[in-house]
Parts: sequence; structure tokens; C-alpha cells
Amino acid sequence: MPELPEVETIARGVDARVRGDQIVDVWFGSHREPFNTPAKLQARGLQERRIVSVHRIGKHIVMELGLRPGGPATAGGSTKPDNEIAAQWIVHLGMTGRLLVTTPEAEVAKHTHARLTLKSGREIRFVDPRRFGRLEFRDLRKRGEPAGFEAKGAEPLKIGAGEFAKLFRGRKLAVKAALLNQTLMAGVGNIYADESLFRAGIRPRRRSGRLTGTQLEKLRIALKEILEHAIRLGGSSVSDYVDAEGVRGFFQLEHCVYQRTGEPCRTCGKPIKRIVVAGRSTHYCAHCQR
DNA sequence: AGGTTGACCTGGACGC
DNA sequence: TGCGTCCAGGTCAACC
Repeated sequence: MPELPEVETIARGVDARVRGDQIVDVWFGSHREPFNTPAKLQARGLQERRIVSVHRIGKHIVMELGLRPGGPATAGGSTKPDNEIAAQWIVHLGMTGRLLVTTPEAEVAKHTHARLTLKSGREIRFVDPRRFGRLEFRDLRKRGEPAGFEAKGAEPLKIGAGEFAKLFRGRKLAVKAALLNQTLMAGVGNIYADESLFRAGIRPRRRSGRLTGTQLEKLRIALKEILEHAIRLGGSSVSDYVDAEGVRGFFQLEHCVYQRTGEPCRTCGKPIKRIVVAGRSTHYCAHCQR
């Protein structure tokens, strides 16, 4: 469901509500292991952890976790709050996943798969009807364990012109398929791929390797501006997307092409077309995009 | 190796 | 009302 702006909005909201809190109880529903780490290991690993911070990497939400109190003593026996990162809980929302901060008394929604009770009295819940979401726990102190989580692809908000152009050079696949490929860039999904191609005036089926330097730079800027604008509006609420507090975003009101099939283009008035590219529903204006 | 397709799930919208 | 069909923002494994 959520792409970069929605995941960013959720991560910020969760961070603001749980940073510095501590996990005191963990519950996992009987969910046929859609988790990257078995539920039992996650529950054990999360127990008693202090939450250092929550942030976004690509479409993943990463919760940085500290050492357990009473664990291996820090040098000098300091009593300062320990902000050292010892473990991570990584949440991918898939298509319909939600990460909510509630109170334990709040009604438990259908398809709730995980609940973390916090010392402050708050509760973090992972809800995912379609079960495309993924949960992973990493103990960074365990030997042989992978390092901290990193996205395979580049960060669209930070990537420079040269690096961006290099992602498309020599490739035959449709530019839209390249935008969706998370190993090239992490965070772009169907909505923002369509919207950025419209803004850049490029047809979704154009072959990546045949775009000019000018077009690629236009695309990079369009994508960055659209993502930043969507973050300011709290993301796009299509169907049931809500942020950490259950609030909807507003960027869907500004979509130019996505899910506007047959409606007039906001620039030229011609009807928006729908085609399938890379197996995904794709919307564009045949007049404004070449 | 790069590129494409279908499978994974549930639920909502729509047509008959 | 009920049933069938289609569609959905993401990712993989399996194929060409």
C-alpha cells in the first residue's frame, strides 16, 4: 500500500510518539509466518528493549533498539540513557499494512498481527489484512548476524544527477519499470512513478536507455519534488491508508494521472489513459507525455 | 544477466 | 440479497 511519502509520514509519527519509550510486553498473532524472522524469535528479541528512534529507509520502517537494562554493563557503569543501537525491528507494510500507535484499550482491529505494549502505556500495533507485509528482527550484537539494515537501491530524495542517469543507461526496460525497481531506487511505487512521469512529460513505456540527459534530469527533479510535496501533505490516502495516529493524507487530491482514467488532464483537458506496464496499472496523458 | 510474468492474500466495488 | 468477476499502493520466485 504505502510508498515513500506514506512510509515517511508513518515513521515520523511513530517516532514522535514512542522515541525513548520501552517495550514491556510483546504479542504476535498466529499468522502463517509472513515474517522474515520467526515470530517467537522476534517476540523474545523485542522484549524489554528501549526504543532509540524510528525512521524510514526506502519503503521500510526501521526501529532502532537499545540494549536491555541489566544487560552487559556499559563502560564505567554510566547511568546516562544508552542511545547505542543494539538491535533493529524492520517493518515493511506491503500493500495494506498499517503501523499504529494506540492505547491497549483501543479496539483491536481484525488482522492485527503484532502488539507491542510500552512502558508509557502506549501500544504499537501492526495490522495487515492482505499479509503482504514483512516483519524482521535483527540482533546487531549477535555474531554472524547481518549488519544494520540498508536499502539495496538509491534514495530518491538524495540521489544526484549523475548517479540517477546511470541507473537508466543501457537498459531496455520501460522507464516506469525502472522507477519501480527497488534495487535501483528504493521507495518509488505505482502512484509516484505515474505522477513523476507525468510531471516530467515522459511516456511510461519509453525505454530507459533511450531517454536523453535532459529528460532524465527533468524526471529526477519531478520525482524529488513530488515526493517532498506528498510528504508535506501526509501522503496519499487511496483506500484505507492512515498514518500512525489513524489520520488520512491529502496528496490524493493532487494526483494528476493516477487513478484518473478517462478524466480530463489537468494541463490539456484530454482524457487520461490507462495501460499496463510491468504488470502494473499505469496512467498517463498521451498529449502531455511523449 | 536482464527482463517479464504470475503467485501470494483479503476485501471492496461493480454488474447481473 | 447474493454471487461472480475484477481490481488493488509490493515483492519474490520462476521463467524466457
